[in-house]
Amino acid sequence: MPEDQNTQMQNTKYKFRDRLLPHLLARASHSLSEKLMAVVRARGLTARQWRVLGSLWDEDSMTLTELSDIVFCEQSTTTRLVERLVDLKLLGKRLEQSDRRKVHIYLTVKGRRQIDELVKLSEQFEKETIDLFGINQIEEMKHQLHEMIEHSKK
Amino acid sequence: MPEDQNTQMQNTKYKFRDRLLPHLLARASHSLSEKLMAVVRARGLTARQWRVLGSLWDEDSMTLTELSDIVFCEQSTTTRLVERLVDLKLLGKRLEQSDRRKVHIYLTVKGRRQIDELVKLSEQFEKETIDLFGINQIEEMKHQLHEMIEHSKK
DNA sequence: GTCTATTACATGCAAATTCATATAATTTAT
DNA sequence: ATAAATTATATGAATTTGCATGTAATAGAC
Repeated sequence: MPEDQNTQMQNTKYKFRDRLLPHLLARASHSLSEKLMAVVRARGLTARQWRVLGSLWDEDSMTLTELSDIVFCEQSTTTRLVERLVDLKLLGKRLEQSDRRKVHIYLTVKGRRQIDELVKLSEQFEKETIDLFGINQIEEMKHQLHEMIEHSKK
Repeated sequence: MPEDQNTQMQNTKYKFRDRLLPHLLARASHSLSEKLMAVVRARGLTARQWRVLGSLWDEDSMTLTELSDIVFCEQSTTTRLVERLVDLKLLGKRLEQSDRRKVHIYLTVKGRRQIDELVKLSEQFEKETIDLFGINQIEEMKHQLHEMIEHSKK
């Protein structure tokens, strides 16, 4: 490693890739969801499809744009992703009457049934994480994460 | 929302999608990196390309498999992703002599120059996050994240 | 009310990603 | 020493994604 780069090293404990929060958060997310994702894929769903379906679990409905924001992908991607899940009868579409530009997406009964097991499994894995790190630490972390998300919106 | 779903609600403060750590971590990661990613894309790089290049910043070299693990994508994806960056002269390849199956990837001088600004920007955004939340809280969080990653490997 | 700007979603197309599988180098078992 | 198993990477084909742009509905300016 070239000499002049040491000036950029603020902490020699970790490599660059492990020192920055964004990458670290993504890695932790990936690690924690690995087991669940194996099941998700075994059920024939992609990670994004699961994210969309799961996000609608306790919502009456969401518009495409709202969904895009939550699963952080392009709106055009969400359009096609939802289209596919509607074909599979896992999701339904409904136009908003007062503003017919907006398309509301909701989980169908079939969709609900399809992800019921995954939702339970998620809660179970979550509980394992909580048991391991302690409810206080986890709640504290979640609080901070929400703050980070909120703050970045500005 | 059907009645029986309330039994799954452990915390009514947040929706399902905001209550589970994996999704929350991914969202926070996305939020925190949004600004940097705008610059990354303006420089003609994708998020994954940047992750690969950045991960090699303070490594002499890494094999394809090691890289895949760090940027969490399929090995076949890494193969083609690296191939493209080698074409652009940002990365170089070298066969390991003692085990000629292994391909070692490293940042070229050009690659280093190309991401120098992004590395500095990353550190700067990181500093902003630290200033906002406090060094102790951030260090604490990073420590926990590393523990989560480590634990999930088993 | 009409014209313009904005918002919400859709679509064409090129590039990226994955899954399954192939190939090549090395290790292990016998 | 050889055959079988394992490991590291590459490749073909289908799907998914993102970017740029198009279209339709609504809001805003005048």
